Amino acid sequence: MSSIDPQYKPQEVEAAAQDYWQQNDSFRVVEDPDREKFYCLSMFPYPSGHLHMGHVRNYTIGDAISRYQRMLGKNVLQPMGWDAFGLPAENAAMKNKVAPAKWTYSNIDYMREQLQKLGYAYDWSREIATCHPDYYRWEQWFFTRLYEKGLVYKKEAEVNWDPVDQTVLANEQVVDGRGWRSGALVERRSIPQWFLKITDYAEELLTELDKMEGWPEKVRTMQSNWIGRSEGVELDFQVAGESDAELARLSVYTTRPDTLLGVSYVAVAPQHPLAARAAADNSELAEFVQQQINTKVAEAELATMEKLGMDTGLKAIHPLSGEEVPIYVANFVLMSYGSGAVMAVPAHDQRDWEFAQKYGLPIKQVIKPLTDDADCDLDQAAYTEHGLLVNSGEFDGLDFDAAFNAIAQRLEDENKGHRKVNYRLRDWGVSRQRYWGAPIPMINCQDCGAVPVPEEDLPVLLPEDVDFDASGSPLPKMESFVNVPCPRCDKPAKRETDTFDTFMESSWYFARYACRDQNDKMLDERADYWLPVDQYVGGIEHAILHLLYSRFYHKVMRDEGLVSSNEPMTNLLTQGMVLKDGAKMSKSKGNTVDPLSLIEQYGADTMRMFTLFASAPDQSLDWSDSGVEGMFRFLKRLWKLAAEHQPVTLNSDISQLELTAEQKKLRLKTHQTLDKVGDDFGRRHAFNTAIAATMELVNAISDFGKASAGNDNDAQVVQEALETVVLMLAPIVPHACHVLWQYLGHEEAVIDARWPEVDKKAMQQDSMLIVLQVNGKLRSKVEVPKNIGKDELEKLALADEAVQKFTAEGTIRKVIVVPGRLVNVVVS
RNA sequence: GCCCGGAUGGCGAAAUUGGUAGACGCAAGGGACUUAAAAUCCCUCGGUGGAAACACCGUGCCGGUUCGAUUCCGGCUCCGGGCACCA
Repeated sequence: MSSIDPQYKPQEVEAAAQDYWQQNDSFRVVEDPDREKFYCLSMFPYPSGHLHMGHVRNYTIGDAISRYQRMLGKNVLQPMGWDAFGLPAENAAMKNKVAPAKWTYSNIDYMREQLQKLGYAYDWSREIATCHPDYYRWEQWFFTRLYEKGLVYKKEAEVNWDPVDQTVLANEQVVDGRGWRSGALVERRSIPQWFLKITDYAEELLTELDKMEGWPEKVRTMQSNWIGRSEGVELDFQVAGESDAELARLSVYTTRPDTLLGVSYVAVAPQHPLAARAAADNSELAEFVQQQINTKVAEAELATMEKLGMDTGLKAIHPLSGEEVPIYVANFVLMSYGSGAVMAVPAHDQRDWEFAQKYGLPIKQVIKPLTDDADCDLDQAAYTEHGLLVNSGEFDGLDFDAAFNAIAQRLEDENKGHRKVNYRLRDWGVSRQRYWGAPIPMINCQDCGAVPVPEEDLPVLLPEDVDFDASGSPLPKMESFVNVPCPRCDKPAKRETDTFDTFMESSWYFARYACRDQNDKMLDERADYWLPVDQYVGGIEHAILHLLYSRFYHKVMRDEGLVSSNEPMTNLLTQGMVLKDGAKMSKSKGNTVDPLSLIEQYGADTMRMFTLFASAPDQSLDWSDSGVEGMFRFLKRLWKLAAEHQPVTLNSDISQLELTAEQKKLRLKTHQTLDKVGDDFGRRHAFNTAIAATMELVNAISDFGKASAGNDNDAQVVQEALETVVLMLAPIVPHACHVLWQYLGHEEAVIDARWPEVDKKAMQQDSMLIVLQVNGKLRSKVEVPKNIGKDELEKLALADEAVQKFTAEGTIRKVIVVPGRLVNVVVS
């Protein structure tokens, strides 16, 4: 007789399961070309100090998918690591007087322990910390490769400058235009920085999106919009009376060349060279330009601020009409997009229209609607639809396409412009004026210019024993770090003191997990065994930047011969946020829940189950303490149900047994549930409904036990149902299932068990429920034989008493029969 | 401001391809067990009317398509994510 403590004690259960996994090295995985591989990856955490519920949710989803795929017999890799460079370590260093490295490594130790308590099936032998030189040395090496390839360049770019603390600020460190510590008004300052040419890959990054069916449509749409491909014309206005040839050619880009004859002014960004030229002898303009330059470097700020402009006094000569139009400086023109100048057509662009209204500039209609009844009142708003050209001389009467081509052709013939594909996507600036990051492996020599650090001198080690204060990165002050001989000419030179954007580390970690012990190269053939990632799981907030940079990096690694796939991740699951009382869980709101105290109270299994049950993975999740309580109750009930059942060996011919109607009903429920749960796990990742269905089955087992009169085969069908429940829950509550599986009589551990097969025979039914409607409203339900004919069904419906009540008064117009579902009688 | 989502009982949610709205769970109320409490078990549980049978209304708001709309289309409102130096 087998027995088990009828009381569910999660602490004992979880310790036993975790001991077993550790002793058997259950999650260690090796490459095996003979087995189908499955690489399941969750976004690695920033080691902030402790896990929050967002992590628990992310990693529970990933773990459930990994364990399910393993049950399908696949060779599953599920690694974990640390996105360990970043700003919070510097803030902690200032606050607590502890070096960022020390703080980070101790956080990692603590958080690793938390993850282990949650029972995630990670292969810890592959653990990565991006702040470790073994990791970032290859990133430095790769950067020098890209430099040689011409994918790296240096240019001036703006940063937020705190004039009091004398340091560069991140956008989040600028609050209401002021430095968060000093309170000083922040300035925009241009400094030389390194860029990666992601725009060289814009076209491929865009077109590949169409094929990425494993990614959510919304993420593909967001990336597509971010890349922002547009077709238009780049054309030049001449600046009247300007002698400097460079400045005299004012280049603009437009997607609406059909409106060219409607241009009534040209606007340039405050940073544009022409603005500086005009400001040189106009103090009022100089002040305006200076004012506009000093705002935070964030697009949202620029877009929401009041649209302001000022006439430069300069005139631009229209390339076709030869007319002179004023040149304005406008704060809404972005220097970083296109050429930093736009042509303005107030009649056909709403923003231009509003600007023209404000500054009394002419509004000249050159497009009329295709139909007369269309809404077009230029006194009220711009007319922005495509239409037919008017007031455009020889181009009058042309539609959008014809006008686009004719005007583009004319500009090309006269050498004043050309058709151009433009992208909203900008090159990736990777320089950060911060300490806690991977040093950029470049050396600046007065004679040789920027020289990459030679391979044999890599890695450029980040000094870890530093004092940190508010005055920014200590690197430029460290002479031993800065002063080096030039690798090319050996003369004294200066090392680059900027570090990499932390997105550099997170853009390739997925590949390094495959071969993190490889000390001779960045990646080896194991990367190609595991990549692409079969399932990536992480927050929706990474939909654009991290995921786009990773795709770019992967393609560059491919072109360097390091991997052979085109895309890094085949399937993507973007999990929703964790809320409490309707607000995002965050320290600042004070509504956080500590995972560790919940583990102590209920066990990891209860918490895992609740995070999966409370909502669908891609929806937001509202935390509820009493909901957690409910999951705990369910596990206790399941435990008791199993303990009260005396395990038997399952008859392999169970489908051949003579069963009572009740027994058949339980088998039907067992296999219906298995069928649904398999689909929920594998295709939909709908763990919430999978758990709900499993709960229904557990309720059915419980009801069966109460109703049973005691039959020889009772133990068989209950054994089958319980085994199915344990296997279905194993990916979600692995500890409890580990012990229950043993109790049910299995020698092999549930971690090595296979996903069970649905018994089609048990699913067979000879009748079905049909819904009867009148005018689309439910009036009755009937149980009918499975093979009933359409005509017969219709007859049955019309004869139904409840249906007749509603058809008697009117005339039957139509009867719609949906086989297997419903009959709808249309009456009027 | 721009791009992308979301909105369903008292609460979290489900309804997978246009076909039974509210599965599953929480909370609440009633009952059983108990000296009592906890735990457990049973019943009720969208709104209105009704003793009940049942009827009508109901998926953020306004309109449309359809035999039939939570689901599709058009127009809004509110909430959330991203906007390139938070990760």
